[in-house]
Amino acid sequence: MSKEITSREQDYSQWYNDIIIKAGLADYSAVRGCMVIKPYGFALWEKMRDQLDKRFKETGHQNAYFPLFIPKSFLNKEAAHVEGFAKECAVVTHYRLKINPEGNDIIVDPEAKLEEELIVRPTSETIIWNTYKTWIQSYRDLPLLINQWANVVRWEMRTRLFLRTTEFLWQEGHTAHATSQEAIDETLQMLEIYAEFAEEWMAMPVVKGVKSINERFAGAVDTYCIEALMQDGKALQSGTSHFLGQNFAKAFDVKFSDKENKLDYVWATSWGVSTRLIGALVMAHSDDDGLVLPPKIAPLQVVIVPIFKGEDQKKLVDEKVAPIMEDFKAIGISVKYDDDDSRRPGWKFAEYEMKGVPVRIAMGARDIEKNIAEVVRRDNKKKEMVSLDGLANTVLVLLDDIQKNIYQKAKVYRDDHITKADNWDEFVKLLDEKGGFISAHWDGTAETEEKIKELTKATIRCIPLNNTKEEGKCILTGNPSGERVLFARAY
RNA sequence: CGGGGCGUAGCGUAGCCCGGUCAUCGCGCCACAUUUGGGAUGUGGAGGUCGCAAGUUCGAAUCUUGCCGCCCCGACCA
Repeated sequence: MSKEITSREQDYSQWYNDIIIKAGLADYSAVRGCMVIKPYGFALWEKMRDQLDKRFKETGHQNAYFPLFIPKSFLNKEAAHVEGFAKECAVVTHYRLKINPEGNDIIVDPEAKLEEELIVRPTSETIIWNTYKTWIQSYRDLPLLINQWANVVRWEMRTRLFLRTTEFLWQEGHTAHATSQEAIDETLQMLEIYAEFAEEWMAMPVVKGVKSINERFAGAVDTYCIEALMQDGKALQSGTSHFLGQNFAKAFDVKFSDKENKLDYVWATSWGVSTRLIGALVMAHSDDDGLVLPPKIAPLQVVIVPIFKGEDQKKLVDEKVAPIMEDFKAIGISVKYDDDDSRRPGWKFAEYEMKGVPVRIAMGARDIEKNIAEVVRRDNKKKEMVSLDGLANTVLVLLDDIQKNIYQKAKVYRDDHITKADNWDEFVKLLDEKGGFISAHWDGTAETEEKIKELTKATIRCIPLNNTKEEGKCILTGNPSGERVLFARAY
């Protein structure tokens, strides 16, 4: 990669970090690779979590919770799984500290060594399947549809706020089914739920697809994913749904008797999204003035800023705003009246823009006289003077429009950045100069994929679902190919 | 673990090459006053082991060595 691209990357990283910190979403912590999610960032996560959780329950899933620690031996049971995760595990070896007899500090008590080390879960397949073994005997116990909201730890070499932290929050669904088809249907259903959430709630268009073998989840038969495009032209895997076949059932010996009294291993799925979605949101919509949040998941949708000189005017605005606030709340809009007199209006305008609050309303004595207010939308900064009569309903329509507009803008960008490449030179040029997804032919081999990654840092993001079949030649080897796949540089 | 950059007040920084009233400036913070329609202004004030340790020197933020930490790029990865 050229110097120019590297420095562009650095600028983009800087921009990304600044927004997260200035908007008050998160901060670096004292622990390397870990971050503190601040109240505003967590409120955003809660909004996302609640909506996803609602959809999981609507589709028959239940929440449960499994242990943080996994006995080392569990991880060893599924060969591909252990290979995928072994190199990034935090391991608990002792259970006690003591005062150092040779000083005042505290040391690990060598007497307190665990007989079997415990792994801090990097994902919960193993401990869950160990448990499912005792829960499942009959086809009557199936399907088993469980989700858990949890934290996991993956000891990555390099971290990035929200996108890759040592510890992160996520949800992981783990289901067991009587038939292969039922498990595949579940896998695709959950992928659909993720895609719908990304597009309708996060206003972030995604490509649904299936991963190539190289990018497949450790232990899965097939990994499906949603891939989003960030404003710097890099792709971000935003959610995954895995069809696990009978791999984990076999590894953990989970069998059931079917209606014909035949014994068989169950079929499994797992699926998850993480706080990475917040990183995706930041990179998908933000501008130089800060965050831009889609109204549907903004922790605060509307802020009202009073403008006044002296107590009398303040009181006038207070009185006018009070019933308006009630109107907003009555139709389900979250609203804050920021009458903090220690900050001036200009300061507040900038602050709420940084935080991505979708709509800002400014109201002063001279507006009240005319029965109007200044309404400013965050997505395109347009200001409008709006009648105070029916203000809540006007804003409700506006919020909906903002949601659509943010999505539309991201979609136009995304669609404009899916480009076909038909030969190697074109492919490399597009990667370096334009970025985004590149739709190209590939001969279907892991070696070719690996080679392309080595040469360009681009990986196959996915083979889109409902891909049109088309004869062509692999951009690297020239070997025949039956369809195009999506390449991109990715986070 | 490799390459690059950096560490000076809560945050961001100047000074370092060329050692000596150099600890600079901005933001923030506290007090008071005037202010309030796009991050206010004035006056006064508080705040520092110059990352840590050793060395060179009459004298070190500045030079040397070692260590620690952070950020960015790469390998790894959601």
